Amino acid sequence: MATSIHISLDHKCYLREPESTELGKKIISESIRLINALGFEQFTFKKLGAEIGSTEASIYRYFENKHKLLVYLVSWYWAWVDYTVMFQTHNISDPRKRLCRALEVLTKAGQDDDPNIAYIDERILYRIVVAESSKVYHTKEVDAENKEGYFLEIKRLCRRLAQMVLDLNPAYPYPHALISTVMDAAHQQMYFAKHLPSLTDIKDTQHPEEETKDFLKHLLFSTIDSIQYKSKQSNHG
Amino acid sequence: MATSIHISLDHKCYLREPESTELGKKIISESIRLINALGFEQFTFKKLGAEIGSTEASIYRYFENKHKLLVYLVSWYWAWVDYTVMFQTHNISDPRKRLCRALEVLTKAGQDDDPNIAYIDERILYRIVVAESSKVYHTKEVDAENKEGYFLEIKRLCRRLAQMVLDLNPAYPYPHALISTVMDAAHQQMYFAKHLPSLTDIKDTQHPEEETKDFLKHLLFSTIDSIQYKSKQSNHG
DNA sequence: TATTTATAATAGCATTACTATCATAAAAGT
DNA sequence: ACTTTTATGATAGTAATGCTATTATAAATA
Repeated sequence: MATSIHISLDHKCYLREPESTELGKKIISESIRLINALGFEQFTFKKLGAEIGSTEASIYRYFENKHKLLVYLVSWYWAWVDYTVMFQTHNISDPRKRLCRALEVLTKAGQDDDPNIAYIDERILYRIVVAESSKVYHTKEVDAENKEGYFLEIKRLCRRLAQMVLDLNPAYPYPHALISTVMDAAHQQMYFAKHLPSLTDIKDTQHPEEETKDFLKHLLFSTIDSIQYKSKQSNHG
Repeated sequence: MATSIHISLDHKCYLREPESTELGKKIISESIRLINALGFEQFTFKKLGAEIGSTEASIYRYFENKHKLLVYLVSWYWAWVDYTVMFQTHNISDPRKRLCRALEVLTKAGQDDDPNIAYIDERILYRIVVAESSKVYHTKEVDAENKEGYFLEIKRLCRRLAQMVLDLNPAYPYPHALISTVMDAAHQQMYFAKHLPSLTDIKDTQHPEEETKDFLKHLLFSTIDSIQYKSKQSNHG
């Protein structure tokens, strides 16, 4: 991850490409800081404008509204995680080790201390994704936005990881469901550890990501392994 | 569930108890319909007032804002599921069968066709919870609201189910994390089946709850069973 | 040099998210 | 029967939000 890479999105949730101008990059970098500080509900384009010494109207030329900006940030995050997973796993031939490595990337995405893109702080972005990302698809516009391709990045990562599950056990019948559950839980458990500790066993001390990884690693491999190859039925129930 | 029961909350997210008056009950029943129809973002107290032939100001006497109304609805839902789980499992002595039954209640909560409370449509409420419930704790006020007891109902259910996990295998180290993951996934997978099918293997045809139940049953029991009693370490890694 | 493009500055407007006041009808207390 | 409280409705008002439109100007490009 030392050399400069470029993360590009598969869709256009923006009006003008933020990467192409100074103001656009400032919008991205400061919105990450401001959404993290205020929470998405309290965040407005007016406040963002004030923060970057620009105006509401100027920001509206880049994004139709704050929801589409959040779609951009979350999509960028998933594209970045997908790239990192691909990079970190492509030369691991053992399917079990490969999936294990991928899970490590997923759970440690908030620990990244080697930023690629000068104007994107991945560690703060990670916190936004943990706290706010479910809001990008929990809206009445989800079907229309899905058609526009707004969720292609997370789908691509899900497909990649589901394939890793099948590489390990081609008989497992729910690879996408299992992966989306794990992807979600990786964030959810970190959030619970911090804010709703009764809903988890992960402690918000020292290395919660490590504990979350252990929890999910066991869950993931137990689930995959307990389906017999060439048998689609489990022995439970 | 035939005889009339009463679901009461462990906290006060309301200003005036909605159950105590006609207007209060209308606020609850119509808000369920309206949030389902418009989505939470487009839902306002003004629109609700118009719908029930009352005014914004009158509704504000019951709830400080629409967020607290959502907290009420979601808390009511979890209290109701908790009651149903308790009722449906309390005379099952086999821990495996008991947990299995509990999981069935969790995944079939949207199928309930025997409403207890005249003014609450549990089937529509279920759809609201699936689509909007994550918004109740993904806010900047989560810690303050947690202190006020706003999440006691979901915590109680999580504790109850986690205990069932331990009854089955006292050596399993992450019972709460496992249960909160499954509770979340039960809703998430149903939502994905309908709106983001690439993120799941559950098909939105005929009986998606049944498929979700099968997926989660296998995941849950594989995970619990693969920890050896008196051994805290898994053999994966 | 002409022209396009990007931004800033300002204004404006409908809606949202409330709060406050007052009148009135119903319910409860004495 | 009579006060008094309580619940609702009606109306008004305010600050903030979520935009859109217009114009001026500076910078980049043709």
